[in-house]
Amino acid sequence: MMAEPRPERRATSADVARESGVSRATVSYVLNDTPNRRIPPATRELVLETARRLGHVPNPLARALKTGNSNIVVGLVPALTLGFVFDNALDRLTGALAERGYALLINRVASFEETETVARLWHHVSPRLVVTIGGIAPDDVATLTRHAPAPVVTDYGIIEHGRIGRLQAEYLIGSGRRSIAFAMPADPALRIYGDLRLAGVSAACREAGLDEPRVVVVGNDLSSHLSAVDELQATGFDAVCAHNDDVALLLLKALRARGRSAPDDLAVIGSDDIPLAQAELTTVALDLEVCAAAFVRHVLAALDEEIGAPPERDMLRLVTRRSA
Amino acid sequence: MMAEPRPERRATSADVARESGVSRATVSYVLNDTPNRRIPPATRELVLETARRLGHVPNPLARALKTGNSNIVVGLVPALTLGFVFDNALDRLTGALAERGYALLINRVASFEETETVARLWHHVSPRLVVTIGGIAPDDVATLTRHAPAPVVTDYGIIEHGRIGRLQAEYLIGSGRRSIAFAMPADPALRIYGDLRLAGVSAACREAGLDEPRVVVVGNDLSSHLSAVDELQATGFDAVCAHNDDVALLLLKALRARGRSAPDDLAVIGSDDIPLAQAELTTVALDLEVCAAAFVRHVLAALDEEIGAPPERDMLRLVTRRSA
DNA sequence: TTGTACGCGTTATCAG
DNA sequence: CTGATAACGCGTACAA
Repeated sequence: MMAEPRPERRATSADVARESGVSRATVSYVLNDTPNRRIPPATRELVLETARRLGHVPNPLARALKTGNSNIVVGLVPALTLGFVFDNALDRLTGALAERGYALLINRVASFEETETVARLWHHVSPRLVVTIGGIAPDDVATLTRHAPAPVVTDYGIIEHGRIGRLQAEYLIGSGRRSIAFAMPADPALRIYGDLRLAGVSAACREAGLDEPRVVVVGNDLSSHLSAVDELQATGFDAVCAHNDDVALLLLKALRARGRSAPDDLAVIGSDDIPLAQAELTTVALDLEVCAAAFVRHVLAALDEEIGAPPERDMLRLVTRRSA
Repeated sequence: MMAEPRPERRATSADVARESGVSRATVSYVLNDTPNRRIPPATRELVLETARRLGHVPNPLARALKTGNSNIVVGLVPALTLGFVFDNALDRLTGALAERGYALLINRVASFEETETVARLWHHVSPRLVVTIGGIAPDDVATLTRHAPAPVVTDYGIIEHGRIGRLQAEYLIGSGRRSIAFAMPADPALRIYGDLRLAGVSAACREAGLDEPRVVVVGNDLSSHLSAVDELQATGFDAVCAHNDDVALLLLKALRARGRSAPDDLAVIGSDDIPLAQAELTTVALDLEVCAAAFVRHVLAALDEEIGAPPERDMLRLVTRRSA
């Protein structure tokens, strides 16, 4: 509960050297298995043993200062909750990086508006690479790239958002719907993905000779979804592509609250296939592993690390249930 | 999309010194507003200007190496998604720390079982403080504390989980329910909180002269909730305290799938008051800001930073809707 | 195997 | 009072 005092200075490589009666250089060679350096097994063991005994962990600061390389990857994600697709991707990335000797450290950034907020970070950490994920606008990534002390990669373009919208709309059109709307979340962090998904919906509508989809914006509460449902019913829409399952489920709730139901009064289709969707929601399922793998490959490539073959499965899959 | 090459070496304080024709010491004094050091406004401005012009950001590694203090706070959270109560707390903490000159960097840890996983982290970063949040077991925090290169604080005890369970049970009992169950998530990261909430439910039952609550364990899918509902119906329970709203909502879905409904066939009460709960779920609302503030105060105290007065509002509030 | 210069910012000590 | 010199923190890697 309380912060426990830890007065004990951590053991330095000099401590290990002194304790084992060798030079600091030797310690470094042993601990790093330096190539082209032959250390007699005896000293080698001795050094390793004392290091273990003293609990020596090489000071990351000194190492990074000298080598100019911190092996830290900073992940920049927007504040607020991301949802389990991204969370899973971050977890896979954490693991993949750990296996290769990097550490993924995530900073939740409240606002990219003021460059100040992010810039302050570089006073505290010198990453080897910066990764952004979770709906950061291309503009922000661009300014970030200019000021970051390391290369920047983004998740933009990894998930086929346009195809998600397209799959949603094509399914609705295929089942006879003719006036299609899109429910867009107000959350700015979702906006960038929302625009892409909407573009897919639009394209599908255009190709089917339908009107442009009407866009209704919803917040994170039931009431805004009630308004959305009212608006769609009043204007005679018969189907709505929700940006994601959270929105879709709230639309279903709103519909029910109005004494109506899906799909008869309004067909509702979501995206992501979250656990709560299983009961009734027609949705575009995102294959967690495929999404994560694509993201991880992207990041590893930026680090010039070995990457295996891409997964073969399709990232997206339509799941039909009762709501549409 | 691609990692952009950034060959330009970042400007060091030596560059600033040379460029402005002063010594490195002077640069340092100016940039740090070192007390007991009077710098004439002229040189002061000159140094600041060249620093700005060169885009100089002091190397965090060198500074930390010298001062022995990195101003980095590492947050350890379990892999998988935390939910918006914790996410909000992390966001508030990020902001509060940034204001005070620290950076919160979060590492998602897959497993505390192998100490290896976490220990590797200290090869990459030297935090000033380590914060754990999100259901890490006291045992794991203890071993962590022994091996971390900095003090460790945990969120354990900040949220009154016991009182949540108590509020749930007391409400159900107060509305006439006599056989009360508890739905516990299988997710190990929630287990620790689940046990505390269950303890609160138990206590309330005991005090009301009722049997110990039966515990049903549920996963992250509908089917396990169907089993849970079946089990509760078969054994004649008339009310269930769900560990959180996600569980509660899935129980409601399961109930409906079985052609039953709440509260008549089974009273269901949740906890947290997530947006999706608004339509029908009786729940214990957690005041986001109060939770976050308590957590932030706890962390700031460990850093010996100024902390304001605690919030006055109660962290918990019962919200009655249709499900119980 | 060892001595030692180096990376870079900080700060105690010293000179003007 | 203003400024410079140099040692230091700690691990690395080259010359010896």
